[in-house]
Amino acid sequence: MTREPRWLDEEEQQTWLAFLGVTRRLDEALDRQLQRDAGMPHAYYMILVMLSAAPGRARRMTELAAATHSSPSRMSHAVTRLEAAGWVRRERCPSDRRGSIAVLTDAGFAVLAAAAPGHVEDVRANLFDQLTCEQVRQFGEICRVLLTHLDPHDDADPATPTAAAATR
Amino acid sequence: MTREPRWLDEEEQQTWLAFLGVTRRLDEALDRQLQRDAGMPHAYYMILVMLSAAPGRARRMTELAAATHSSPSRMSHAVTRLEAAGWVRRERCPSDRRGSIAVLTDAGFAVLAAAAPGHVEDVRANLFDQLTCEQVRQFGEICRVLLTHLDPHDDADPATPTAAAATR
DNA sequence: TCATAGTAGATGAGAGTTCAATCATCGACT
DNA sequence: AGTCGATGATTGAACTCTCATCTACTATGA
Repeated sequence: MTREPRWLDEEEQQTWLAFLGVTRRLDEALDRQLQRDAGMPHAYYMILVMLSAAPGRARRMTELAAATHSSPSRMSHAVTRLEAAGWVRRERCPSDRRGSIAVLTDAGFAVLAAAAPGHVEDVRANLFDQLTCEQVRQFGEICRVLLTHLDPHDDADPATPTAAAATR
Repeated sequence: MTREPRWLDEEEQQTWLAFLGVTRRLDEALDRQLQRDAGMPHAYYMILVMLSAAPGRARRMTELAAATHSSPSRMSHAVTRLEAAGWVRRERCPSDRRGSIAVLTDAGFAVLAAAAPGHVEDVRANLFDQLTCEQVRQFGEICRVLLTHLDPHDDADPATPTAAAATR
């Protein structure tokens, strides 16, 4: 019943700590940049990105939550905040009166357009520019393998509008 | 001055999104497991880990903040919470009266020992077990390269007590 | 038509993080 | 000793996230 756990060996531990360090620092860097240049955290920026890529720059709350992998509650709070900032507007859904639709405003699009170049630059500088072509390829493959296991339902289909234009 | 940003190409975008997906889901999984089994988030668990690996199971607040890469403020709030739970105790520093020392209590060590096996199992199941040996090696190398750039001061020296025993 | 189960979304409380003060002490210099 | 800038740590407010709860509506089925 209580058998000896498969502890990490020295090298695995080091890799694990390095990974934790990378993700934390990267998150911090992105949050700082976006907070400074766009006045919002990375998670909110991603909401605007997803909206900007959607037809009519509008999406149902549930869809939006799925696209950014956040809970309905979180999405609701987030959109409330984005609405207060004037970057998103809520509309009632005509086909299902329970539903509500988040629409990206012109102001929201503008703040996105203003912040995007700096954001991409940050992603490049901290990630892609540091790796060789071969490493970028390996890294992509590894992330896809891990994601498939962590979330079997997420197809990561490049054809979906959600996957497109994430950092554009 | 305002030159065209180096947008991510299709494959880079996909890799970037996959990476974001992996880190988010992994964080979620670890937080959920530790919240359930130990009643604390992953960040707090790491504080106990760092304390348990330190001589005398005790460390200065500033050191602790550096070891877990968190701000002094965050560490102070966290230790306040851990102290209320009875897992950590504060002592005044004899050599510098401004300082304060966090000490892991027996109860803290016990909760750590109880949660560790499940935690390691989670890390293995979601990360190492999903990759080939070759991929684990590549992944480790990539993380080290990125970490070196993101935080040049962090030596990631395996000999430091902080790096040892992170998941033990 | 009515009951009922399920779905979409909002809300409020509680926990964790950030940021900008604040306080006490140290170290160095006059 | 007395001043002054730097350092160690804490605090409170504002913000974000989670979780449980709640309301409104849809869909199904007698």
